[in-house]
Amino acid sequence: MRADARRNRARILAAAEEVFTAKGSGASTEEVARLAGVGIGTVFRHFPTKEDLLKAIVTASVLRLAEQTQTLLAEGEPQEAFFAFFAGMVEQAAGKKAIVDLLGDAAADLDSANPVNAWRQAIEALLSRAQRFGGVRDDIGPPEVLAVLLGTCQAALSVGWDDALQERVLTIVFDGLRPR
Amino acid sequence: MRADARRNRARILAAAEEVFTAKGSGASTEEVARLAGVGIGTVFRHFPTKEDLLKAIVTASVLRLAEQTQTLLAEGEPQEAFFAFFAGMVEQAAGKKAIVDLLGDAAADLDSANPVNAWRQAIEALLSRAQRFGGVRDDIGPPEVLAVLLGTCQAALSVGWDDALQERVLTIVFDGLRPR
Amino acid sequence: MRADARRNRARILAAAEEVFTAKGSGASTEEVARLAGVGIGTVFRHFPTKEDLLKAIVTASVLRLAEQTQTLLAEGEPQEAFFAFFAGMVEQAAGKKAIVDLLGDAAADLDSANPVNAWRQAIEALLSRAQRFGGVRDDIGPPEVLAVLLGTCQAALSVGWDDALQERVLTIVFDGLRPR
Amino acid sequence: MRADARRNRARILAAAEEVFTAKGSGASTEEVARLAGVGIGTVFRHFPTKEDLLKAIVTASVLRLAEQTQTLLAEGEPQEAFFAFFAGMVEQAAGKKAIVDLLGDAAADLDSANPVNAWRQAIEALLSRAQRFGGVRDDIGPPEVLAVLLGTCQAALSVGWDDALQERVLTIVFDGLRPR
DNA sequence: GATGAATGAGAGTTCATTCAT
DNA sequence: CATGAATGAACTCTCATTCAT
Repeated sequence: MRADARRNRARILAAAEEVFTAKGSGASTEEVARLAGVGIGTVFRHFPTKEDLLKAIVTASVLRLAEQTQTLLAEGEPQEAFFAFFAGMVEQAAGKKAIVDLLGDAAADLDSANPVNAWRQAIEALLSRAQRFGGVRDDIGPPEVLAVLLGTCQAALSVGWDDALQERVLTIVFDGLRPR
Repeated sequence: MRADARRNRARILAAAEEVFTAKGSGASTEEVARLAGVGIGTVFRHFPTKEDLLKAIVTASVLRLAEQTQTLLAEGEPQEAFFAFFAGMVEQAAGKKAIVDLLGDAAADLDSANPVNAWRQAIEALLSRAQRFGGVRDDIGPPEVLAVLLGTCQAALSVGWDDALQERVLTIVFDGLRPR
Repeated sequence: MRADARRNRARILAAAEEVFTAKGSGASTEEVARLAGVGIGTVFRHFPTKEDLLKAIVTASVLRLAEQTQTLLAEGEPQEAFFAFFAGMVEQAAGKKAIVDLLGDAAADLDSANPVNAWRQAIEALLSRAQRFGGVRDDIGPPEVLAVLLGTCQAALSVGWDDALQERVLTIVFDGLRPR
Repeated sequence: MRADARRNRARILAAAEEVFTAKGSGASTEEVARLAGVGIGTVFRHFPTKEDLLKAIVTASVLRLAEQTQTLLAEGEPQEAFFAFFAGMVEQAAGKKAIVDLLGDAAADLDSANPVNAWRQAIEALLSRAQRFGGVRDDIGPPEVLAVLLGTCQAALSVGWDDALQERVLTIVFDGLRPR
């Protein structure tokens, strides 16, 4: 791939994230092209379908998340790393309707080539370690955590959502996740 | 209103609920008309705008919910009525993406003519009664409950969702909502 | 025809004149029905086609005009009667786009059953009498007068039209119509 | 702009002028597309709104007119240049209902970016020059001229209009515009 | 005769996708 | 490889007209 092509790809991804994040996945591909400063044809050359483009920005998001998780895993305090990750994700979700929606769809796809797997595995690692150290109750597994996590991310998209509400909601959810 | 008009209105609402539930609120009004067995013009006579139609099915849903709540309020066991309502709502949410989405939007609209208000008030009643009887922690109010409730409804739309998962997720959420 | 039917016919005509006059002939028949206080079906029973309804209000207008002309013909001052009629028609034209437009169409229709004929004949009478008495130049006939009259009515629909402008425009036109 | 785009733009304008001229401004955009030999989307790419398309053909007309006026202004015989322009405009109006209608609307719009201004200014120049040389009566200004001009153009749309009638009508109008 | 609900063709407009330049 | 003009199906919405009530 030529240098300019790679540069264009990155600009398209950034533009798509901004546009779809702001206006939902119903925004037009042409607007993405305009923001990226490329022709519409260039967008379709890199992502043959609008859906491909949407998937790509989810993938990018997920990879960033998985990376953050690595840092948390490497650090101490295993009981709290899990909660820190959870809170961080909810924090980032606010205002990104399109991405949260798509992430939900992607999480369901068990295809082994799915980049979401990296993210899922990171969560599993955080979870099992936190459980081993008594930070999280023992009677739940990854599916419950994923469901509660994504549900809370969706909640973060509500209109009245702010830092104070976020804190209280997380208190509820975290109390539910801790051992009794 | 003539008998046939009322019949058609009901058929259109039923069709709209089915179509939008299955395909999301992006589905076409024409498909609703086809499923209802009426002309497209008839749909627009009853609901002058697509948005009106969407609002109407949310309203219908919400009124059904508010009605169910009345029953729960009238019964004994105030501490558990709240949780029964919560569980019931999550139960019904599964598979109704469009409605849950719209409900989230509607919940934010504080317009006093909003039919969602009936539902919100019912929740507040259930909540405060449950708190008075020690069934729910005291340090939270309606906004947190609404957020957690809608978030859990969203979670119920996940692909892997089934009765077992629902039970475990509700266990987590309910433990978080109960006094420590 | 039953009494209520006749009453309805009159109310529909009045409503149609008001609606089409205000919003142009593109206004919907349903609005006419609403203003007339009858069902849409009743409108179509009396006037099987929208076009029929439009024709009917032009006919009514034209008959009123022809009647006014009779009065002018009966009175003295033959040289000025013509100009009085001309000015009166322009006066009435202001703000009645739909009717002036339709009148133009109707005037072209030479069908002998056309009610516009009564109006045309009245104009011819006024014109020839005024010419005989030296009030109007001799080298013109009804077609020129009709054209200038309708043109001036159209001009009266312009946005800036007011009484002062009307007077000055009529001065120009009347000077052109008088013998040199 | 690419060569094919410019070619298409021109073909669309030509088609629009023909279609709207023949059938009035109520004709469908689709018909314009068909006549131009392009897809409906192409029409909307060039003119995002039907109104834009209508404005464009009026603008084109008006620019043509303003250009012609320059020639007349440059030539001698100031008293007759005004009448030549007037006659020329009426001549061209015949059969172009949509354009005359829209021109009337546009003339009312005093927005300084309005291309009609070029035309209005040209008329004012012709008029004041003709008045200075005694070709046109002194007691009238641009508004009266505009009204009479547009009114006569409307008259030129009548069904019976032909060269002979046009000549006689212009004789009337011009006599009215000349000093007594 | 009156009503107004139902109809469906057709309007303007948008947008993912293709392909000539 | 990049461009952006062209495409046309699909969408929401309107309205003259019909017909069951």
